[in-house]
Amino acid sequence: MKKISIKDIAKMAGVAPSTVSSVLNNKNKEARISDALADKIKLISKKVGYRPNSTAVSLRTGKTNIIGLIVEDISNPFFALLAKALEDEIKKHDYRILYCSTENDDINAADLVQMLFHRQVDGFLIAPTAGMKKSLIELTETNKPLVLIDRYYPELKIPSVLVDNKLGITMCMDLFWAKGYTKTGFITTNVEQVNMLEREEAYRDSLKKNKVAVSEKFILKIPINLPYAEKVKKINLFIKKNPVLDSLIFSTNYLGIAGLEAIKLCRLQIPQDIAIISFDDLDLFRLYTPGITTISQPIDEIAKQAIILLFNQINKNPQQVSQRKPYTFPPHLITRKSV
Amino acid sequence: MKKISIKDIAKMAGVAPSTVSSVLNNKNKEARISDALADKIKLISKKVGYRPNSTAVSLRTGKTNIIGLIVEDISNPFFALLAKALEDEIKKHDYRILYCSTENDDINAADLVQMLFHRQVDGFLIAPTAGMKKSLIELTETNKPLVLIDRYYPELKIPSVLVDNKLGITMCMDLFWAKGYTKTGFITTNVEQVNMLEREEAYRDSLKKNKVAVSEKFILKIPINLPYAEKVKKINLFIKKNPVLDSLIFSTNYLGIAGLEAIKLCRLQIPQDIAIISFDDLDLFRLYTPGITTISQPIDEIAKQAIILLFNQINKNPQQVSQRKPYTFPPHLITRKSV
DNA sequence: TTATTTTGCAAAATCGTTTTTGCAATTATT
DNA sequence: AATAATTGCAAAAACGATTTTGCAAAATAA
Repeated sequence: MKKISIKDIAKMAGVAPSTVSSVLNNKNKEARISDALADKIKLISKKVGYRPNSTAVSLRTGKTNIIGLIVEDISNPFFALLAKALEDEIKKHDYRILYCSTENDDINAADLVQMLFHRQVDGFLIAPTAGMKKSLIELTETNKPLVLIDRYYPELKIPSVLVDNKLGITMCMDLFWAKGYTKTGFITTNVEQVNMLEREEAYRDSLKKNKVAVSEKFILKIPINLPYAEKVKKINLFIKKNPVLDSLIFSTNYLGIAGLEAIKLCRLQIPQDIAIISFDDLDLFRLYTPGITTISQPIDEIAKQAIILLFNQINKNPQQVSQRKPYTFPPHLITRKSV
Repeated sequence: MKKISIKDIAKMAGVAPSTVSSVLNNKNKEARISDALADKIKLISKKVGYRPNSTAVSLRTGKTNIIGLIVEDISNPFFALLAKALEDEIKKHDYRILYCSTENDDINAADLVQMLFHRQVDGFLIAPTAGMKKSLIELTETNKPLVLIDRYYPELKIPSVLVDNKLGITMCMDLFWAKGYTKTGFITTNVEQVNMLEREEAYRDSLKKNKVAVSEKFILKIPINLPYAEKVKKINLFIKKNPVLDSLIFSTNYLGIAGLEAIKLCRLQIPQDIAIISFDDLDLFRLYTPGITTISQPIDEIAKQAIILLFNQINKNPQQVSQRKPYTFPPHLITRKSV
């Protein structure tokens, strides 16, 4: 792992650096390098373990083989799993991931886009915050490959991949209706992200479809950056204030976790006193007693599709009618004992 | 976010690129640029939103402001939390993380080191696999800043930061002894990583200290890359084969999770039929019924110290007697109802 | 045999910065 | 007043690769 440059190889082989470059980039034909010389150069470079300086290559070619990944928080199990799935897929293209967490801060997010752009990443995978519109528009104007994941902007024509959020919540509600639950509370975050809005919309739609008036007090919106203990407290209070509720939907995993804790504090029995379903499947939900019914996102499929769309752009594949609607994948309803 | 170079700025200001560079890098004094001109240049560059091309800067300066992070698997909650903590710390230095997972594969790990090195990362944070010794030695010879996390190599003098693994298991055993448990099984992985070996060693030491012969059949070593379901099966079998056991220690989080599932399958009651403690604290362990007693790692402290050690090297701080022994932090025994 | 094309590679330009060197014009010194 | 030192900036070199251009020598064509 010494610092050995193309000039060193050239000197060893008694040729010019350009010759070495052509050979190592398999351009012997175009550059008309004789096979004998090419073999000699390849041998030498292999023997001394030459690896080109990536920053130099990047400067010259404009390519870094790095994808910028911007998520909300890598320590959230959903994003951690997604990041891993993306890493696995991207590895196949010999790309790497430079990752950053937005912490749900729009300013922070915009900065990260700037930073990654000037670091010449070859593409972006972004789970955008609610206020990233301007930043994303700027980014699209640069023609950098970009795919949104987990969330999208309906008004922007950016390839996006996510779970079918409405379907997920509809499945929850249908299950509740089928089991005879009629008073379902909905616990979500206060952010204006489309995925969260769609989940809420599906909740409202289901009520309407079943001719039940939507009661705003059955919807709890929790500020996203509230400390965990505060979230638990809010949910606890919400449950106590609405003893009429027979069931709850938690619109995301950490709310589900906080919800379990809150329900424990209230000394309520699941599902006898209250039935629950949470978005996102976790070990916790599977192993909890009783097992928690969940809406599981097809993370691997989302990752695969996102990478396909990204590399379609990177390789300038005939932009197959870049569809305006996001690519959605149906979630899985995993029924356990909590309903 | 246009591609605007230092030459463009120079042209706009009617000066040479070198002048712009000096000003923007706050070297006006050394370069003897007049304040008036400096202000003019700063104004222009701010107005057009100039940001230097990072690859060019990196090529010229040899610095990338990127740290390579190599962990086993970013989707493991422990590593996800650690990565987040590291990211938060590193951000303060205006550095970024290029991350990679080894999947516990030595070849893969060695490749990643190579790759990151040639990408000119300014330093490494590595949770090494068992077979990375050669790779690490090569890396130290390049004098690249390097800090090991979570694991270390006793025979290599590389700054390392991790939890006090022996203390963790000793705390488990002491709790068991105090509560009258005398037949404790130990469930661990088959990898030769020092952290795992130390955990096992502490288990054995505790038995010896209490004049109890170590029974090899009370120790279960599970191949690390076995699918989850297989792990559950192995643990299940182990428990059935050893009905005499009154308690179990799981040496890492995913074994603890699999363990809970196995115990459920056996229809054993915790702690009546069997008491358990797991390494690493998770939401699952806290919220499980009964709550699972755990050894919680001080992840934030580990991250903070690792970054301190890393930047001591990067900034060439007087290598304060680079101690041979790793920096260890005591874990916390979180007692719940499972014992 | 001479003109033309092809071969095989070297030399030079380039990517966008930072850093070193150079060089007038001004100021200070004797 | 002549010389030396300082000021203020421009010009050039360098980082390590890729890509374009150039140019003899060999091969082919006329």
